[in-house]
Amino acid sequence: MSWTDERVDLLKKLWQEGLSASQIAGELGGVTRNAVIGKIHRLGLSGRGQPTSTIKRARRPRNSAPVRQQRQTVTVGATALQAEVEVEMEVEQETELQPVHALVMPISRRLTIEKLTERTCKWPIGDPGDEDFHFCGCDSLESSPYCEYHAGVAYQTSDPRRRMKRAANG
DNA sequence: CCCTGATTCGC
DNA sequence: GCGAATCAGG
Repeated sequence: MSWTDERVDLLKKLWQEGLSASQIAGELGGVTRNAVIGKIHRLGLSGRGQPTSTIKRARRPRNSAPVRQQRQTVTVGATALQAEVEVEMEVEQETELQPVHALVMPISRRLTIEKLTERTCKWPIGDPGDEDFHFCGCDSLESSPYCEYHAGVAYQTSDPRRRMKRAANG
């Protein structure tokens, strides 16, 4: 695939919408997230408004010394003195927990295209193009684009409520 | 381990 | 210009 005008346009759009590179890559198809990121940079679109969060990495030449896998195991001395106490307590206020019981998934996450990866349920909800259109977004099964619930819906019955009832009754 | 973007550089 | 490999971080 090449960067046609249309694809670049879509790339820009999705990037501006805040989608991740991998998501955009998936949306475009035929490209990897690296390709997307590379293009983003070439277009000078990096940054995306996001403040300096993960920048500041130290660049180091890797051409001279390929060092494929820096597995040199540099055993320095006095490792015991490296008491790097990094206790970070994070009190989870627990805002809106969703139990998500097995097979019971009436409420979908409000995922548009964000966070949709190969491991998130891509069950479409609503009409495409509609403002309410989104995806389930729950954890998908292995080798399946859908979560447990929607996988069942997709491959068996056409009425989700039957399965829900079934699950509820045992 | 999952993911994110950033950078380098051979092609 | 392109993007895989790599890097740095959450």
